[in-house]
Amino acid sequence: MNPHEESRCENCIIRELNALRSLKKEELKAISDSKVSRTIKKGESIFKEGEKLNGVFCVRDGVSKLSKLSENGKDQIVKIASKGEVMGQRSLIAEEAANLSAVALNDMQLCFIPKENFTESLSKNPEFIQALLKNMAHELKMADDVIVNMAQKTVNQRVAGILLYLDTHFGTDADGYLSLVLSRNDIADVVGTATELCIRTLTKFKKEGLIETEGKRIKISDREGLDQLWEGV
Amino acid sequence: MNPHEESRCENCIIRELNALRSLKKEELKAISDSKVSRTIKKGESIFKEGEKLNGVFCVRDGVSKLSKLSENGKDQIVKIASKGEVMGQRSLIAEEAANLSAVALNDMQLCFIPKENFTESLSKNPEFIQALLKNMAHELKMADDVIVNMAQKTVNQRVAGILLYLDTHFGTDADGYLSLVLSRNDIADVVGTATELCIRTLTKFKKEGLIETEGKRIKISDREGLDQLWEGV
DNA sequence: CGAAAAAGATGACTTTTGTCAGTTGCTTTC
DNA sequence: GAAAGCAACTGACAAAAGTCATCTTTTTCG
Repeated sequence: MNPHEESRCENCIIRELNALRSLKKEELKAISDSKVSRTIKKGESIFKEGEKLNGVFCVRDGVSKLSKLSENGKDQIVKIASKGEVMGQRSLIAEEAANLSAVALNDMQLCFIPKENFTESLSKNPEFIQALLKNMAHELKMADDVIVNMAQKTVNQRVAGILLYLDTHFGTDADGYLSLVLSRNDIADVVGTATELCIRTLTKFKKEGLIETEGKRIKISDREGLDQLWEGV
Repeated sequence: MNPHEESRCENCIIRELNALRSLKKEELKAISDSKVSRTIKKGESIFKEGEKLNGVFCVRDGVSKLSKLSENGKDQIVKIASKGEVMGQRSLIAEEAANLSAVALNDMQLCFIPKENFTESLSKNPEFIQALLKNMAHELKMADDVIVNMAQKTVNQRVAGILLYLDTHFGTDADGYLSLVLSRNDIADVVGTATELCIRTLTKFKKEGLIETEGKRIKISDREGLDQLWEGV
C-alpha cells in the first residue's frame, strides 16, 4: 500500500462513510492539498471545550470520546466517534467555541480540514450541505434518545446499554471480547455514574452470567439477557 | 387588526424569528397560499412519535411540549417549543417518522407547512438551508447540555433548573408568578423524576424561601439561591 | 527490574430517589 | 350543586445511587 496515496482525502475511506462524501473530487483534492494528517496517541487531547476550532477533524482510524465537564467536576461522555465520523462540525457551523472535549481512546489517525475549506464547501456545494444537514438531524435524534435514557433508565440498564452498544458498533475480537476496551472510569462517564457503582454493576453482571471479564476486557456471554435488562423486562 | 393579513406567512412574526426567515418573499407567499393555519386547544396532540409527518409546524402562539415515551412507561419531555419555533423539521430532514410527540401546553396557533414546500425550499434556497443548519447545530448543543445535566445533576438541581428556565424564557405575570404554568407532573417529566419527588422538592424549596406557590402557580422569590443550587455551590 | 502510579475492586455507610397507599382539595360535568 | 375525577400533596418504606476508606492488581516508566 502506498502511504502517499493513503494519506490523500480522495482515496480516504472517510469519503465513503461520512457527510463529506458529497464533496466533488476536485473539492476533495483541494482539501487534501491543504489538510494536515495527524497521528494522535491514546489519551491525548484533540480539542477542548471552550476552544475555538479552526477546522474539523475526520477520524481515519481509532476512536475518540467526546465529553463535557459538568459543574460537579465529573466528565460526561456524550458521544464516541470512530472511523468516518467528523468532529467539530457543529462548532464550525454554529460559529461557536467547541462545546465538547475530544480525547483519543486509542491511537488515532486524523485528517484536519481547515475552516476555510469547510465553510467554502458549505457555501458552494448544496449536496454537501444536504448531507451535513441530514447528518445533524440524525445526531439530534440520537441525542434526544440519550436524554430519555439518561432520565428514565437505571444505572443497571445503562451499563447494559453501553455494553450492547460497544458490541454492535465495534464488535468483538477473536476470543469474543469487546474490541473497544474502555476503562471502568470511561464506562462510568458514559453511563453517568460513579466508577465504584459501575464496577459493582459489572461484577453483578458477571455473577449473573451476563458477562465474563478478564482484566479490563469484557465478553458478553448472554446478549439476550442484557437486551432484556436494557429494555426493562 | 386584519385577521386575513395576520394569517399570512409573509407578515407572520415567525418570519422574523425562526429558520424560515431566510425564505424569500415569493417563497413565503407560495407557502402561505398552501399552508393551513390551525388552532390547537390545551392538551391536544399535534403529532405523535412514530407518525409520518407530511409537513412542519410553526408555532405562532402558545407553547408545546415535545416528549418521548420511555420503555418504563414514563414520558420524558425533551424540549419546550414556543412562538417562532418549528416542530417536525428534524423528521422531515432525516426522512424519518417523528421521534417525539408534540402536545399543546396551552391554547396554540400553528402554521402548517406542507412537506413539498419545505423540501422545495430546502433544495432551492441555500440561505434557508444555512439557517436550518445553524438552527440544528444550536439544538444539538442544547441537547448535549441536557444530557450532561440529566446525567450529573441531582433532582434538586434539575428542579431549580427548570424553574430558572421558565423564568428566563417565559417571564412572570403581574404578580411575579411564572407565566408558563406547568402541572407538577409535567415538571417531573421535564426533570425526569417521579411526580411525588417533584412535589416534595418544590415543598422543600418553599420552606427554604426559594419560591412561593399558589395552587399550581409558582413564584421565584430567591433567584440567586436557585442559581447557586443549580450550579451546585 | 522494581518502585511508583494508576486502575480495579470491595465493604460500610449515607443520601437520594422511587414506590405505594392514601388524603385533601379543586374543578368539571351532568 | 353533588358526584366524579383529577391534580396536589403527604407519610412510610424500599430500592438505587453516591461517598469514603481501604486494599489489590495492573500498568507505567525511570
